[in-house]
Amino acid sequence: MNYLEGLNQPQQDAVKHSNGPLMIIAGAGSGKTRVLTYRTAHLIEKGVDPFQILLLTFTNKAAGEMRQRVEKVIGNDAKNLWMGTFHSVFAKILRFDGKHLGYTSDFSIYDTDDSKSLIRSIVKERGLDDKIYKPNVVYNRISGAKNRLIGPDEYVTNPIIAADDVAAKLPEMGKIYKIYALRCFQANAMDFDDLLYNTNILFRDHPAVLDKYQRKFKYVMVDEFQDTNVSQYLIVKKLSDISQNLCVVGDDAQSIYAFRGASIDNILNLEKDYPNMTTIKLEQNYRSTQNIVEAANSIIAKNKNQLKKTVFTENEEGSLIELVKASSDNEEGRLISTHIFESKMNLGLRNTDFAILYRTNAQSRTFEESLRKLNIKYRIIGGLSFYQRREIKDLLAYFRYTINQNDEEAFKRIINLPKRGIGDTTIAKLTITAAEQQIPIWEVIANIKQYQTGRLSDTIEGFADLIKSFKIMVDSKKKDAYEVASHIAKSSGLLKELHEDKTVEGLSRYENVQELLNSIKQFVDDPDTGVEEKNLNTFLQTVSLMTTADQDDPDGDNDRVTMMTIHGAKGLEFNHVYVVGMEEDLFPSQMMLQSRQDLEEERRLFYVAITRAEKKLVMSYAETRYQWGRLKPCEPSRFLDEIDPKYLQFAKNIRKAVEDTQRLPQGFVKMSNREQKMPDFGTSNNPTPTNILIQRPNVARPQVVGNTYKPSSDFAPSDTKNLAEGDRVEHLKFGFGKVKKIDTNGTDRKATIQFEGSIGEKTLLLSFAKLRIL
DNA sequence: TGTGAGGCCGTGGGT
DNA sequence: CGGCCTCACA
Repeated sequence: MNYLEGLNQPQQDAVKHSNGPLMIIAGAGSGKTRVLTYRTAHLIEKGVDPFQILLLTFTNKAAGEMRQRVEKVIGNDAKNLWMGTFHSVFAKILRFDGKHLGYTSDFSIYDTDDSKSLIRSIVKERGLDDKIYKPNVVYNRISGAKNRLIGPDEYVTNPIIAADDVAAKLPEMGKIYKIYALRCFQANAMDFDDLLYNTNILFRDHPAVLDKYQRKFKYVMVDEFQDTNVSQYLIVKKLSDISQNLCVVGDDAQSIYAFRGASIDNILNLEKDYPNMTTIKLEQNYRSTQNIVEAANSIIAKNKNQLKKTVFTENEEGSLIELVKASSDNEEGRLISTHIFESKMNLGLRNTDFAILYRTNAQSRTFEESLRKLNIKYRIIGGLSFYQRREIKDLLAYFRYTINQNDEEAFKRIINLPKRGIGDTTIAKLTITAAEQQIPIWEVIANIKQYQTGRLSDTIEGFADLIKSFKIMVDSKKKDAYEVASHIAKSSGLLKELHEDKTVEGLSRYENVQELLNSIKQFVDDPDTGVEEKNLNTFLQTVSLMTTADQDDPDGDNDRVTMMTIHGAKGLEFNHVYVVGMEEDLFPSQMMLQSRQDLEEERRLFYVAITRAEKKLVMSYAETRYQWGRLKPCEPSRFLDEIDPKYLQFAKNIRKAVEDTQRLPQGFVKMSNREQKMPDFGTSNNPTPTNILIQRPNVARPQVVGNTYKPSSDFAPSDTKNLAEGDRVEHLKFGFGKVKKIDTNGTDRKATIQFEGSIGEKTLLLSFAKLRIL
């Protein structure tokens, strides 16, 4: 039990507690993952069979990290733990027992895009206006209902919901929900919410099944419990009903996902459901300086809806929180980038020590530009994940359709891809025939000659034969997942089509598909994924629930400043943290306040942002900001007033001083105007940096070539007339380079550019290239 | 079938 | 403004 050493008393209590309900309230930076890991190890050491322990997380990443850490402590036994995300664990259970609800074990999983696409079809088919019945809105309402365990039948009969829908001017919602649920069922598909909803239904209607799992899982643990929704909570509650060995870990102060259905009441009211519950509070913060911890406390203290706790630290006092005022969003970018540059110089830090956190993704642009100008490498977390990319979804749709021909969304994606001349009209005809004959569309396609003759029937037969041949390949089990997948990628024509596309986008699409195939190879070769049979079906099952990109940078250079939304930063920590855009209506977000009237969740979000910082916290705001083309005046965020001013100071280390004191929030001091001296470079302590400021000539606004890519203020299709061999250029993604060769080929004009660094040579079609001539 | 002009919309995000 | 989508037109 040597791992108990180095744990503080509450941490030890939590690790040693093994029977009965337990709630661990873990403040930011209090070592909650450690406690969870050791508690698991402790249970196993006391003789609990790893097969009887269920450990639930929210993200694949968290699950992966947890598994690694548990493995380190207890070794091979960790493989036998049931550990994973809510969705993956219950998808597994539904593959075993979904037959009780009418699903086969190879049901498809619809991701958000599939769901919205299905909703769009339904709205159109019913002749409704998709400007009113926006797929996004409809999806969120259906999702909200499922998360509260309201099925379609209850939804249509509940007068309160009906009234609410009428008030929202969406009277047809109930009908859409009903059809949506039916279509998913007919497609043998579940959306993300169904994985939880159906598990609840399964446990409710089939007591024998519930009993089986209640006996199996003697110990249930939930990480990030503050983010569970009602549906998830009811599952864990049912599972631990007999054993009562439910252990949840969370921090109500970091509950920031109410907008997508998480219920903070789950953690606030847990004691009502479990009167015998032990509550342990982890209040010592090991991450941040005193100033940061106390400033964070002073913010969260304003919230009424919370559990009482006092987070403290024994770390050094640290420096004050710096406040940067900028005159515009562009200047904010420059000031922050300069601050990073100078901190790097003065403190000898690496790029990875810094993070810029913002409220909305749209704010990243000015920081990108200013960091690039200082030659500081950055990476942006967020945006489209790997598995959401078109080309990846296309290939996965082929896999899905090969395995499940009822998968309507997969069918829609691939029927005319690559182009076969099967358009909307043909699909409509097929659908009508299928409805008339009361058979699935696949039956019509597979036997098309019985129903239809003519030119198109040959094409359709060709498609059907293609799928049939894939199916035979999968069913024969002679080839592994990688061989089948490469075969499908090739014979479907997808790979060929991408290979012929020589634009930058085309190249990267081709590379992405190759990367997907590589990951399938890895899946096949990896001996310990815990998957028994490595076929296409099992790969698809794992991959359907993998949605985050988490890929390292392709060029292997991982020393980068991290930029992301505050939501994305939960669970991470950085030496220096910049919380930018501290303006009223932006943070706290105006929409959040209008639609949810929930200032407290915004405040918790601010708490999360502050507590990411280990040593230094800098906040900035701009007095004006470009928004949708207009320059908008901004007020400093009310959150700045809420921090005790004794923790704040104006930034000293930035070269451009702030002058105006007029609109300073109360209690702020005016900062001095002194110019920061640049360090003396070239001494032994301070070697000349290679990446010092780049002087850039003024460039005339580039000519617009077509509107495929509209020009932004700085990057645009280059002036194809003026670009010449030998020119120095800057590319939005690849950075700086030199034009080696220019080819004109019909209307296409291509430039081969040698880029600096490890990027190498790229040939770009100039009408798509995001280039600037230097 | 592909292109380009014009319209619309704009929060947060894992599964 | 910028990204995405649609629709008209070649």
